[in-house]
Amino acid sequence: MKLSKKERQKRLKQTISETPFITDEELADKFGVSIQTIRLDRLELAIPEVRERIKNVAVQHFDKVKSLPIEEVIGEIIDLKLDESAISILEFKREHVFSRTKIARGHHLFAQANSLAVAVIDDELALTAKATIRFTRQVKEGERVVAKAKVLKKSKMRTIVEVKSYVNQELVFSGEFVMFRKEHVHQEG
Amino acid sequence: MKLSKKERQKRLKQTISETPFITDEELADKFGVSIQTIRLDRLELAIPEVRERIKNVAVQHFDKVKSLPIEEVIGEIIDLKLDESAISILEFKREHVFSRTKIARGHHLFAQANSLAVAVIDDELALTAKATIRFTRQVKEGERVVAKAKVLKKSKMRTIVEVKSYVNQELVFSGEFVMFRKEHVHQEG
DNA sequence: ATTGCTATTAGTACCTAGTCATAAATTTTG
DNA sequence: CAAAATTTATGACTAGGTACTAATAGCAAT
Repeated sequence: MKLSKKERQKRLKQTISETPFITDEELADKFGVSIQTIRLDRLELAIPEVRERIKNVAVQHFDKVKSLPIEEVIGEIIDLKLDESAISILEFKREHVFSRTKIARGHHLFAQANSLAVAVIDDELALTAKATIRFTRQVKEGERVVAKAKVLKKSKMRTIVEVKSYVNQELVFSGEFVMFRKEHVHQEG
Repeated sequence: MKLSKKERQKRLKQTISETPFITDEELADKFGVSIQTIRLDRLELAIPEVRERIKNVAVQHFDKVKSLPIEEVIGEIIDLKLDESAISILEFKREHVFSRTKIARGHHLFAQANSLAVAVIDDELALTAKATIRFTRQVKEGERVVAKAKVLKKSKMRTIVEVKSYVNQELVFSGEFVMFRKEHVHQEG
């Protein structure tokens, strides 16, 4: 059975996005049309040739390797009042959940909260010394977690930050972080 | 000044490993030799052509994307007695530390401990409900952290796991994790 | 100075996976 | 049926090579 042009192009796009290293010849074979048809399709769909596609994947990879340590804060900070409060958002994707259950792995919620607690502190260096945390509801793949940090107490030695994380107003995580600032950091981690 | 063959080949290797997308023509230009010389050099050094090199980078990337959720446990488990105890090792590298200070970011220590607490539980599914943690000493880039988990209390509903992490006998992290098992997981995260 | 050797350069045919343009054949549709 | 859309064919050209042969350059030792 032969596909219509529209259907073929739809599947072509799909196929190429899944297996970008496929050549025109292999595609022509797969769809039972001539190589020229595939090339016309690519032209219409503005899909570059296989060597371009391979290069794009490689360049992406290269850029990513170089910019690895950019994620200094986990999640996107959308509000920040130093030594007062901060808010960040993190969307939970495949890499954040258990593959079997699609439930978020606790340490990612912790990581978002902890790095927000670090960010809210108005000092060159802040490190977590102690934390008490509670996971109050499961977070599932695809959900957006909003973490809100509030500085509760601030002294020369330590700062206590409370972080509460929500998925649409529902509390999913809460924690109290005891943070040390730069000069005390040498004795305590 | 002209380089010796050995020196040129040494630099060629270096150049290609740094910028794998460079063509023979550009290399010939760079080293002031003919394109054939470059090709002989590549032949002798068993360096594939530029398109192969690009593809290798791209394939690496692709494999990595596909195998991302393999790190179900953070760190390498070297001992595991279900519902009793477990030990894992994690070497702290560049991606685990603050770029400025080279001090480990707390959430990685937490992640190692938390995922070990999950692993030690002999059940289809275990989730963290609550945790109290303490960072007792800084961990620096290059150090190997040994996390030891011990099940303290076990009931139908919940299991309490204690995790202590060390860098050469020195305690760097300790935590008490309250874990829920599969059937109670539906109410609590 | 000539021989011997390595290193380098040049040139040719061929390859893959394309581009671009033109033309012809086929299929679909009004 | 004829016009329009779609598909296929053909030829010339490209980048970035491989593989092979042949010529030349540089230098040391006899």
